[in-house]
Amino acid sequence: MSAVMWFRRDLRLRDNPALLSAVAAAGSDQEVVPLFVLDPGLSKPAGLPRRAYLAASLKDLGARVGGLQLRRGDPAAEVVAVAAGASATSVHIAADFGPRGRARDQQVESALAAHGIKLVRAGSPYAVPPGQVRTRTGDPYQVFTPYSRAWRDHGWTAAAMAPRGVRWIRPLPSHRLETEQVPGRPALPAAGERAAHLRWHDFLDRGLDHYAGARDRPDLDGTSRMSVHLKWGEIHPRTMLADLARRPGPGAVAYAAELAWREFYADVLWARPDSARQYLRAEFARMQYDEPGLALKAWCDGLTGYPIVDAGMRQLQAEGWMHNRIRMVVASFLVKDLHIEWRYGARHFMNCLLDADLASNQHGWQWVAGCGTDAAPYFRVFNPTLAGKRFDPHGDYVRRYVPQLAEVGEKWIHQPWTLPGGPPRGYPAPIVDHDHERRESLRRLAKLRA
DNA sequence: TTTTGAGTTGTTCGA
DNA sequence: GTCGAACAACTCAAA
Repeated sequence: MSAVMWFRRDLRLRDNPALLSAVAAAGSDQEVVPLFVLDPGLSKPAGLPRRAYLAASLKDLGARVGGLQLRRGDPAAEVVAVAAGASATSVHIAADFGPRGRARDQQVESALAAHGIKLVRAGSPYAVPPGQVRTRTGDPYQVFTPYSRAWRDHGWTAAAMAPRGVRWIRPLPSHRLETEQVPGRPALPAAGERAAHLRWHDFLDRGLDHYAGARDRPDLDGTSRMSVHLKWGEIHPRTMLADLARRPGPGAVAYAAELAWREFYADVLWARPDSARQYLRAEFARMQYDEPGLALKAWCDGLTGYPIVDAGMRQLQAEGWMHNRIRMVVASFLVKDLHIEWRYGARHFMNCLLDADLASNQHGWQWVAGCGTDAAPYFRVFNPTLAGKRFDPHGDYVRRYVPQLAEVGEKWIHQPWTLPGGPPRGYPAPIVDHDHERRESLRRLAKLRA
């Protein structure tokens, strides 16, 4: 007997319930097909860096199973063909809770059923799968703090080991991964399960103690940089939570809260699949926004004249990653200073980020725009100059990503337009006046409430 | 059903 | 420079 393990965003062997379920179904033969299906529908020019990272991660996973069964095409057709080719009676997956993934899995499920093959969902990319944490009345939570308490109280199962003695088989010819390896512009971080664990343990040893304070400092690089590994499931959050439980302290508490945010947003998107595109608070559809034009381009290119914003946008281009604190600052700038709809920014992030996760990205943006899961004050508008001074006090982060400001001293680094003689050659003057645009944003928000 | 306390991450102004 | 108040009113979730 054999079974198919269909990998998607769970590119790991350790602590993988779907894989364990596949091995169990394979019985004494222990024959498992390690399948990954490249969906040509997702091969748009956008998201190139992310696909390059995926290729690297697949390569790593393939090396550990003696070669992946890699297919390219419509998942329904390919999964059926592979399962039939292996005479498998079941295909095993981690449940996908995204709007597209759900629909795709349902299609595959019916296609398999027509051949008498079962689709078995085991596990998910979350410690607590979406839909499990509910209020007393059974409704989804809409506020983070009560959600996180209920999430913590709900608890999760213990982390599991990788299976042993599996005989990996490939019934069909494999697609060549090399053709997918488009050189992305960003220098990619090391990909794969082993790299994820190395990174994680390095963070536990050297970063966790300072995390509560240093995570807001892009110049110190105090974050774990685990987002991309979580995105592809190279490590499971349950594994990380188990490690954190062994290292109690403010760092562990702060880090677990960040994992809770990831699960909260996945839960919100599960409950409201339309919120990936639509305003969570419907009344914001009436909000007055400006047409994106040159301002959007200046923002994308890191040419707004506000150093902290430009440094963040250039870090995004250069690395396919941006420090979380700075994501908030640049997002606030797009929505509140340039008056451009959050969806344009969210799309740009989705295209550029290696760690782009639909739920976290869209709802992070909705939060900043004020139309998301946030009952917080409507008047929250980030001041890019102040944010720069507070989170990058010496300007090291700015100088790292904006070479035109490399020679500017600490006193002017976050407001180079005040330099005697204006900003240095090659660096723009501010494209808008923050104080003016802040008041304009508040005016438009007041109109929305009226 | 009603009440009550609370809500990630902020900024400005004036004393 | 520091500190507290003001910026509104609403929604959520539990008691």
